[in-house]
Amino acid sequence: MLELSILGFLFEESLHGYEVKARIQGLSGHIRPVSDGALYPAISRLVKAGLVEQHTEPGSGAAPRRILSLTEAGRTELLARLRHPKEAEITDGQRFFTLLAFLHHLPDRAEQAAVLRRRQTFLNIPASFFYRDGEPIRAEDAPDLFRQGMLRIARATGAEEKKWLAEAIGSLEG
Amino acid sequence: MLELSILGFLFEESLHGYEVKARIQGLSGHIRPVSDGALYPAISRLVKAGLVEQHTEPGSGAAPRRILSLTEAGRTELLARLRHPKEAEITDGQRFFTLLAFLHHLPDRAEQAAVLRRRQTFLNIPASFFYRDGEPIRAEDAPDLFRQGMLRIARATGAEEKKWLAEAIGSLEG
DNA sequence: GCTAGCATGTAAACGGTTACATGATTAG
DNA sequence: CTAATCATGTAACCGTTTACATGCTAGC
Repeated sequence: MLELSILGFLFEESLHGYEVKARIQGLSGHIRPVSDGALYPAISRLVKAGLVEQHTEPGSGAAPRRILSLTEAGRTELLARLRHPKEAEITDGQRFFTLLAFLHHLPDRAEQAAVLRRRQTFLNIPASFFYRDGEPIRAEDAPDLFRQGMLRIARATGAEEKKWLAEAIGSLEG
Repeated sequence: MLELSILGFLFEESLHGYEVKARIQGLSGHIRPVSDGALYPAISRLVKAGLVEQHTEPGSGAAPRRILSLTEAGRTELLARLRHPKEAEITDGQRFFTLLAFLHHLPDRAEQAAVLRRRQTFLNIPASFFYRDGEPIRAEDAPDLFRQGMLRIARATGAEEKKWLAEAIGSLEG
């Protein structure tokens, strides 16, 4: 997921690691800090895989910057990951959001719509949260205040997301 | 997080691993499957730490069941984890939800409210998602359709959650 | 005879967190 | 002179995923 974010930001322009980190933070607010111990190894993996190239430039004071650029293989790889997300990237809201953040890089509107449709299909299966005897539980039937809250919040989120998905798919295909 | 779920379900009644798995699945719908490779090692850790006891019973056909029960230390530990969540459990919606699912086990309403207040405080800091020059971006200003969607959905979720938190805290304290 | 569900586990690999390590510049 | 920001990295640890491994019973 970190790798996708790095590829996504580098698709737009070349950046050094520290700046990539700042962009990722800006994207997720303060929800989840990006640690150096995750970022730099992730960059190294991408370099080793031939998806990213580095060259050094003097830093603005401080240590010299390693400017990162996507290789042609890197561009292809990003587009492939956006086009064919793994199941967990459709299913898990957190990961789907990361996907959404870079989906505008896909050149084909039909392909963008196809990804949104997968999420739409997924959201229409469940109702989500708490099944008793295989049946989803209504918020009023939840056993306590806190599970009632979980249901209310989950429903509200799902509703807004479905609304947006329908609109977005419409505008991409219409 | 898996450990918290296991402790949470065992607080109510003794269960075997397979049943714990089923309960966790029921809680999160099909969003995130629980793998055996995560579940059984997690149980082993809890047993080794003295939080969970096992005894064997014949299974319903199939392999014999290992019935798991919370020890006194296990009960204390669960309550402590609910009372004093780590920062990430307040910050990360996924983890906070796991917390919520078992918060009714805390015997003191004031302590329950205190946990909700921490989440409330966190949600009031940001507006969330996308900062440009340190300022949060409005949905209409988002650079593309997909980031507009992210903002819309994030706002809707946040709004409903804040509404519920205010109500719930009111009813716990009033 | 085969598949699905019940029931338990191990081992390798992977990705992320936390802590450690270094060092320069700029603003208070 | 001291803290914050810029800038990069490594190493130990931890929990999860994925794949492997076993075996019984019930229903088609």
